[in-house]
Amino acid sequence: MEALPTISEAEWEVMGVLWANSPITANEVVDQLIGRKAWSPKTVKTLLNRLVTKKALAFDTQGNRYHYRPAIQRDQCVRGESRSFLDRVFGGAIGPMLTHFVNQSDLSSEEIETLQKLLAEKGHKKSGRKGKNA
Amino acid sequence: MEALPTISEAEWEVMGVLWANSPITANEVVDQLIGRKAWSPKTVKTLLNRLVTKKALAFDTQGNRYHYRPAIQRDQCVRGESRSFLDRVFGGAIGPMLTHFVNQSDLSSEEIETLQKLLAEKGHKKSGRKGKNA
DNA sequence: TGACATCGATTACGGATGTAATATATTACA
DNA sequence: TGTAATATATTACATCCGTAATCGATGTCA
Repeated sequence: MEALPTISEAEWEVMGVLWANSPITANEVVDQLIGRKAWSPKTVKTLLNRLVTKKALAFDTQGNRYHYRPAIQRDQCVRGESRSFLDRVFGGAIGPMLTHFVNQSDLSSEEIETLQKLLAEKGHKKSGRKGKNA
Repeated sequence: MEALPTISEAEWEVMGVLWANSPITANEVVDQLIGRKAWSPKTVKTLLNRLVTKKALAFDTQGNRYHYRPAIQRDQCVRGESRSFLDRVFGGAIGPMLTHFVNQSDLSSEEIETLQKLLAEKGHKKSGRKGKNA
């Protein structure tokens, strides 16, 4: 598997737009970001360019307009970032990390239920085992 | 509340040592990092210096040696990083984030139980409500 | 007390990032 | 077809980051 490119904070914002809706033009990306970020359109173009260079985005040419689309999957990036965050902040220990978030967060009853079900499934599958890694 | 300084990846490694054990000298920090990071002692000193400048660390002088100690709490930094990660990668939605980790991870039975208990408590406290934020 | 070892402070330097402005190519309108 | 509008490409620039090396002060050993 080829290494994922590093996506910076600002770039995540742009990727988010593309993952949600693509292919779209640079201007459409700019529009999507209005209200969320106070960026000059130039800034957005720069970010698009960098993401293309990083091979995080690709594009098709239509006249002199580009139609951008993701070249890497959101899920892969999420996994990469999550791993990095987990290692950096929790030394890779996922249990404490989850505990932290559950404690800190104000989860809705629905979310709590969803998680409980998920955990119940997990629990059954490996009842008695002691697995340990992401 | 004063804004927390930004702690970079390499700096987290150093802070980790200090949070675990302080006050200690620069060389002791270097020693703690042997095996974990292939850094020159010079690099560690640089990081210590930057962290002092950022007011993430403080020190007491003993002769010409410094005894470093954290000037900010681990828990605060964890919260800050967590919030930043959550916003960047999951758009601030904690439910999906937890779901992701529970799905991706190989939790031990013990961890699953711990989390289930935690969720059960949460669930009772707010049964029927619909809270929504960190 | 003089030379050396060591400590922290300062400086270095290339790449990433945030945040654009300018330059160049192309299109569209008059 | 010429000129303005617009799209992308290139350049800019300060700051941060990783990773050290060098500098100046101080402590140590002979």
